[in-house]
Amino acid sequence: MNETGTRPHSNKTISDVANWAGVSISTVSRVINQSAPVSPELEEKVKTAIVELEYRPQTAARTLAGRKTNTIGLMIAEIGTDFYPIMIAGVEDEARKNKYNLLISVAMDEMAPQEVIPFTLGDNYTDGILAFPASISDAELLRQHSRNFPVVLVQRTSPPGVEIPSVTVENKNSARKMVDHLIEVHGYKRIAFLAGIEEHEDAILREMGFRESLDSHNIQFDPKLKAQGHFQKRESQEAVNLWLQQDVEFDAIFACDDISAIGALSALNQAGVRVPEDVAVVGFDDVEVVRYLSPPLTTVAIPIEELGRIAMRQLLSLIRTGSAEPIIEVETELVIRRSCGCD
Amino acid sequence: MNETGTRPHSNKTISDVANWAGVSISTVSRVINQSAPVSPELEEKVKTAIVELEYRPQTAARTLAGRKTNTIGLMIAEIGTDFYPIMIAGVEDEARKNKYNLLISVAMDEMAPQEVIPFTLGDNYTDGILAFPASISDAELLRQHSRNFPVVLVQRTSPPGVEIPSVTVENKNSARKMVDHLIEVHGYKRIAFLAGIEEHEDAILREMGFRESLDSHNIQFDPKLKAQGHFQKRESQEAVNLWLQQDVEFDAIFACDDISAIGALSALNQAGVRVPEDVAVVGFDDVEVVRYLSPPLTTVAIPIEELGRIAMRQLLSLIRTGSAEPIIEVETELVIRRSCGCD
DNA sequence: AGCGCTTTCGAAAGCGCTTTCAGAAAATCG
DNA sequence: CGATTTTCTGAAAGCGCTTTCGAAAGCGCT
Repeated sequence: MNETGTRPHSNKTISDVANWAGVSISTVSRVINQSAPVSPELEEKVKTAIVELEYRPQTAARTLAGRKTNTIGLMIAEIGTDFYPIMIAGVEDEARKNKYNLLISVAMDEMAPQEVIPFTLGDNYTDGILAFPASISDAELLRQHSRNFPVVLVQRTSPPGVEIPSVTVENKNSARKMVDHLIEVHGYKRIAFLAGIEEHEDAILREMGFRESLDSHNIQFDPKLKAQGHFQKRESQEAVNLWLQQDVEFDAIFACDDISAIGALSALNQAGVRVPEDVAVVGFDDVEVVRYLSPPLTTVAIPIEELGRIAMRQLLSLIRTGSAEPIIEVETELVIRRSCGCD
Repeated sequence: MNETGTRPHSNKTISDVANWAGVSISTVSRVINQSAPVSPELEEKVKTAIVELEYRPQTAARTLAGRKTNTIGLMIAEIGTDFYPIMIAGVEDEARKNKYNLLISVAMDEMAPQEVIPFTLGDNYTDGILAFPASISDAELLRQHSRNFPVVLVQRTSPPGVEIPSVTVENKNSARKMVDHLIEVHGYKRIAFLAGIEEHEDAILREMGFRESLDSHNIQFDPKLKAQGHFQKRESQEAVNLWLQQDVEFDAIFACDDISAIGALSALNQAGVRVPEDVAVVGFDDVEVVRYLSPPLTTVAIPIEELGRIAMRQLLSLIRTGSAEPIIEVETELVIRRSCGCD
């Protein structure tokens, strides 16, 4: 209907190559894919034919005939500016090494438009998908899983009832260690908590770690000291401003992630509250920028790029062998910088 | 050879749907693509057949038969953490609205491995590509262009001799206005310049603007006050540290982009140099994080997401109509915050 | 020279779809 | 009311590739 289209008229095909080299298309296919032995002379002829004609195989045809797309899909709710780009770099690198393409689909699960044919990466576009939080509904997940379609979950665990391989971060103990540090080393007692997104597994577990640490030090959790930052700079900034306006007392802020910590820092700075002298701030993730803040942020380092790598490797394993580790939990590391009061 | 593969055994095909609905596959194809009128009754039958069987068309087959991939490619050298993710968000959004998929290829032009069949997005993977700086060689660019394959350049202009549509930023005058502000409003005379990447067009033009401003105010350009930041935080930080060590005198730093500015800020902070009291710092791009720094960064705002949108629209136009604006230059805006000394 | 075996190659059958093409049915007209 | 046009539908021909399958050729052996 629309789509006039600019079609290059003379695309070379496999038969052009075959003709040029004086062989059959089967032979050409074989040298391209190395799927069967070909005599050295013919192989040479075919290869020169390919470069001579600037031949490039047609992906669609290969896929159709060969039943594999050689691309993997990334289902993500939002790319954002710090965490995911790095993770994607890891995924990308690993994919390229294995000659896979990356198809990125940014879509939130709730907004799937109800059309007769839902648009889903899983089907027929890719050989497997990496699913990030909030990007794909449980129903769709289950459907793919029941079709035996390779899916690896990242930063979320499998829905109950099924066992979809997942790659997550060790959140709870890491958060706990961070808060332990705040309490034990610095003696903070009124630690505010900047929460993430309600349903986000990372957020939930980090809060659990936070509370466990409080508990084990006999510090009562004070609901006034909790606010939602939603992993956003602006919202975190506003939340901290509100605390400040209301004269809520706190000597430290544990932000659910670095992004929230940046917002908190900004609010504090603008209000003239010194960090860490008046209030300490710590984050989670060790996103690249936080070491350049003033003061440099104390945080929990996640091997972000490695996380992407691991996820990709899991998916590859799932695609090739049909199985992968049910759960991989990557370790973190406490990174002490100046914002907690150390130095 | 490898690739055992987990193939879902029973994928529904168009003939399954046709059988179920008691029509021919042509009819099914027609209701899916709305490529020809179909009677309401049959259309209804086909639609229920589709949902009943959970049918999803096979992309490869459609592409092969229909000669269009419905995906566009993004050729990018490196995603990074601030600028490109936002731009990609714009591209992505526009792509989705037009029912295009996004295939992202992160690759630098120099590292193309010399294989018989070079791996290029342009061929057969996509209907068109968006080429970012340093991602694709001029030779390949020319080749695609000569094939009449839709390509839109972003942040770079067409190689001499051909006319490939491009979308760029108004760099020179913007830089000039920024430096004018530094000189005219604040009276700075010794302004250091943190350069970007040698060959990067944005970097070159921004430096030109910087120098023009200096010239027009009769300030001599001092080579000592120029260093390469390479658009990197760490390198910029080190460059500034070096200036500090060498007691180079300067009252302001104009960083080629915000990332460099962040590095500069960090170096200054660590050295106890106050910004903006002792030294002013300004950047370029207005990446999201800089308004949260302390002090908030004065910079030149680029409508980054919009840039991606525009590029995508250009490409769409090129694909659909065969032509697009030869050059689009997006306007910028001076964003005065505190790091320049204003308030 | 003749026998089985392995190795190399081409013919041909699809992969699942879009799109002519022509026929059947329905609508329009004089 | 028959002739003509218009609307709808199905058969069939590919799209460019991979992959069986069987033939031909080469090998070592008796």
